[in-house]
Amino acid sequence: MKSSADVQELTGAVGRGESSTAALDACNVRLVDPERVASVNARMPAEADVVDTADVFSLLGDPRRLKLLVALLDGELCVCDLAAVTGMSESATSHALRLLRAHRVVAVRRDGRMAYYRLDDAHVRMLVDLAVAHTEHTDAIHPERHGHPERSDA
Amino acid sequence: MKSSADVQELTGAVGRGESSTAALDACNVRLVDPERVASVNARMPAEADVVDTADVFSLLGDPRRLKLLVALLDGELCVCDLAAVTGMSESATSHALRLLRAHRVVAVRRDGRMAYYRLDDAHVRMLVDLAVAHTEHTDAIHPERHGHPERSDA
DNA sequence: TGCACATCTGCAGAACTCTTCATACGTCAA
DNA sequence: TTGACGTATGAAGAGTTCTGCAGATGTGCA
Repeated sequence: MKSSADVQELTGAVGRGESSTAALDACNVRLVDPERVASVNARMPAEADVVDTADVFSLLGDPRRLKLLVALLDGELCVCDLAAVTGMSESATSHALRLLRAHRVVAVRRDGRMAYYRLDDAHVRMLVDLAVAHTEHTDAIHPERHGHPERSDA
Repeated sequence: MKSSADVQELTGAVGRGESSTAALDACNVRLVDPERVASVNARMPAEADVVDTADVFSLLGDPRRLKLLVALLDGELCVCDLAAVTGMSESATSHALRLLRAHRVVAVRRDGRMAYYRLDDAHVRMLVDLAVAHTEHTDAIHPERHGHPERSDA
């Protein structure tokens, strides 16, 4: 996720509608289906929004962070319990939570020296919920998959 | 996404239900709320599934790939048109598509020397659709956000 | 057959991410 | 006040990812 800092420079040029088709016509790239390209471009969200969205997905793209978020689906937990659930060190847990906090995906409640984290982003909650549901659904269809990562990957 | 190759070693130890609470009790980590931890652990998908899910999110976590997928929401496009839409070089586009293809997120149809790609994963399509919808929804509420990345990040 | 074209791939450099170690901070109990 | 504890942070190193370049592959046309 290098994106956060780059948003500004990317944002300026490509607005939602204006300049999108014009820029393409002027470009030296040959197009096979210019009409489709233009219509796709019209539908394409602004660069900054794509980057923001990718940021969110990227946050969910780490197994540890994802476990953290799954753990938080049911309610708040303190750092050490989160570390126990995910199997991470407390330092790594804290770093991960810091990132999630920076993106307002989780929020903290402090009680004495404890810090209780909770999921604080409805969209992310929905995505995690969906993902877990999809996992269970897939398991129901392909229960043999457990422990048999069949991906070829290349 | 280093995860794919690591699945096997991670999978062996942590099954879905069995051994999850037992392992925790034996662990030297102190728990604040062992009951919650146990129940969260019971609900936690198997490690391999978490990794698979994170892989998918990770695929969506790159702005370029995400644009590629948004472009494919409406139907198939050839590589050069995809490159034009996303503003990537054709080489980078091909690399990205290769990755997506390896994870069966997109599929190819070859016609002569052209390669037409299409979105081939219903779950991913839903996620991308949701993300775009959410983007537009957020835009409607916070139109001022354009070009003003307000994240503090730390 | 030979050339142009669309795409693919291996490689290497640059950039980024994640973890650990060490340490700092704020809170609580004695 | 002191020491223990839970958490937070900075720095550094290992590992991973992404891009462009150069060249390879396969197809179509003259």
